[in-house]
Amino acid sequence: MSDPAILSQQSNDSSFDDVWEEIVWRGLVHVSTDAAELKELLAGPPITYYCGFDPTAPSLHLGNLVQILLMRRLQLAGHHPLGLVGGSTGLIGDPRPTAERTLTPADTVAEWVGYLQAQVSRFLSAEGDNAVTMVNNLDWTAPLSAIDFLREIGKYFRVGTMLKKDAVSARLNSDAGISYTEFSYQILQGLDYLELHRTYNCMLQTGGSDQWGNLTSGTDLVRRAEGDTVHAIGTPLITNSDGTKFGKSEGNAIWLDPKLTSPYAFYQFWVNTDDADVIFRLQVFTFLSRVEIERLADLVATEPFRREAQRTLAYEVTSLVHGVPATDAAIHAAEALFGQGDLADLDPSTLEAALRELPNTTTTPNAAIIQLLVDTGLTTSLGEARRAVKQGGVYLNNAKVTSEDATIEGSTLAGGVAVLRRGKKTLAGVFVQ
RNA sequence: GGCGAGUUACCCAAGCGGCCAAAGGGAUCUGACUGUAAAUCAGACGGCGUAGCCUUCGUGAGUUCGAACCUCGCACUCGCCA
Repeated sequence: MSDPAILSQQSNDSSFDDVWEEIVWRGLVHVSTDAAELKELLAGPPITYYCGFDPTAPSLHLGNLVQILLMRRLQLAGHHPLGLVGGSTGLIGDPRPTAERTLTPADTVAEWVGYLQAQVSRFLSAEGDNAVTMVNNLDWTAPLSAIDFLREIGKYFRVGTMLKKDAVSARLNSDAGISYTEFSYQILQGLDYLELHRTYNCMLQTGGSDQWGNLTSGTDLVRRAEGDTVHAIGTPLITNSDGTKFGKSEGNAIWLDPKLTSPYAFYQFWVNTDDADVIFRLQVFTFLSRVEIERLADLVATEPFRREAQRTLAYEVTSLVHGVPATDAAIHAAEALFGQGDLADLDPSTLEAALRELPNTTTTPNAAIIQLLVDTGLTTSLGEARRAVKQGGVYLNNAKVTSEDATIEGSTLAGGVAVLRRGKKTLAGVFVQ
């Protein structure tokens, strides 16, 4: 849950003239409305800004964390954040460039709204004059009738403009097409901005650059409906230098919810960051100062094998999301399991604690190793497990498993445990009963 | 509503009666080399008790000794026309 100690330690880097300069340096601004005006606005008296999160899953993921940290940096600069969770927009779904979404049941969306609200509010201060305010767009869209919607909002939208939005045109040009439901999404999001502008005098919306079309729907609507100029910032889509998608491990998203991605797995994800990406990750995902990040950049250049930047990054982000105790546990587990020493020399209780951090299973003394690979989730089928053994990619307590018929009998360590490994770094724990 | 095109494994995409568990690419996994990195090279990549068997090519029926490939119905998608 919320860790006030961590929030209170965060600050913006005072070596920058203003917060705008800092977020630009951190690479958080990919597109925006008038930059000069925004810089001035953000350097001036507190404004109210918002960022929305749609409940498309039971948890936020690393992509969303970029948004949350931008919100937090603006809050640290004195501005007032509105954390919006899309109880209504989540029922519709924003158009993805590839294909139509499957509608999520309404009660599921409502459940997810609760989870996301809790997650977002953890990262933003609830103290002081600019404490975060959580809002849900279902509150103002649910009472709106279809007729009112069309008369009061729809009139401001030109279909030609709507068709030109990237997300929409991509879909129209694909063979998936687009439903009227998803086509209408940008109106709903624009409506949010208008509502928040009217209620809170909200002047800025932030979001991913893939949402740029939706962000400008909002600024356009506010201009047309109220005659006011409001702003938007689009953050870059974070990518890996090798072209693969950021925020995925073995094809799975990295979630902020520890039940979906364990703190250990979360920490490992960051430790494995490519040299070519690690400095940019530090800029985006940590509150370390420019000076400190530049120091780490030097270390990557001169002593890359020490992985100092990766370790720092992993510590910073994991403690931010999961707290210091869980991070320490993840680090201790990693040190024990990736250490140079013999596993048999480890203190049994340290080893057991480490294995508890991993995917693990409890089994009988003569269990087959291929079955354990499946039970621990290291492989998804017995066939894949056999293949992995055949390819020489399975290790039991750091010793290569050579036979597909091998069992763990006689191979357990003190305390009746065993460390199962697939490949170089995918580990699981086995507890023998 | 009419006409035309399409629906293949995680994604893209070949196949157009037997040689198809299905080419190729991407993603992913493993090995070598390493720094729990990248790049490179090699192998794997539906399931299973793996020289064999089982379940797949939108879906349901059919033709055939035999169908992802042919016929008919249905669903969905795209385009043009109304």
